[in-house]
Amino acid sequence: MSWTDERVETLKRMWAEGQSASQIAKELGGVTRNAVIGKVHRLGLSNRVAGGKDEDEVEIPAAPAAAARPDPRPEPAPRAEAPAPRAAPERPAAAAPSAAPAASAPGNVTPLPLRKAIVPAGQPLPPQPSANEISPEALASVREVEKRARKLTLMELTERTCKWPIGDPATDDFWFCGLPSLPGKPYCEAHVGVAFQPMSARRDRRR
DNA sequence: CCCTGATTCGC
DNA sequence: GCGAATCAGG
Repeated sequence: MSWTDERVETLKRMWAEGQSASQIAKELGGVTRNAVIGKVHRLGLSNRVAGGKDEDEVEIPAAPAAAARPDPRPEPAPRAEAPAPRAAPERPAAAAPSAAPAASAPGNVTPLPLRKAIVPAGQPLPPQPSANEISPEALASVREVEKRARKLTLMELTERTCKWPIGDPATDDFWFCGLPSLPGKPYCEAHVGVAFQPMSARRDRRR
């Protein structure tokens, strides 16, 4: 396989979207992630900044008369750790960043905006774990994780992304967790915690 | 072990 | 220019 304009374009787009080299390689096919990374560097795309627009070279202030350096090559600027992959301003955070009173009210599994009932009433919703059969710790953990969820669409899921559905599939307010899944499991750590529970634990917790 | 990007260097 | 091998890290 060679780097046709089309493949390069795909590479650029996915890289700008924050996709990993391996994900891009998988998408393109016929190349390894090494090839992708190599190409990225040759294209000068290495510093990936959300938004796609390349930031001007931020050079290190460097002391006025920098001492002569024996280095053959100029020191590369420190890489910025890629921060937010994609920002989706949608849906204001439920809890204010300020101190939220301990745990949110129990039973309030789906806070936020009113669900747009697109689907006729009576449609079964996917099984949502009810609060009273999940350990408080796990529940808190899930709530926390869901804020950090990558919000993947169905098509974006891979063997190693958490496939826990969040929200109501009958509305626009729906996505998959997408965080790294535990090896051999379909869910991330937090969601495994609520998905797989010993029968005894469930029985004990149920009223 | 799974993964990430960065770099080198023979081709 | 290309990308496998390797490095360095999470």
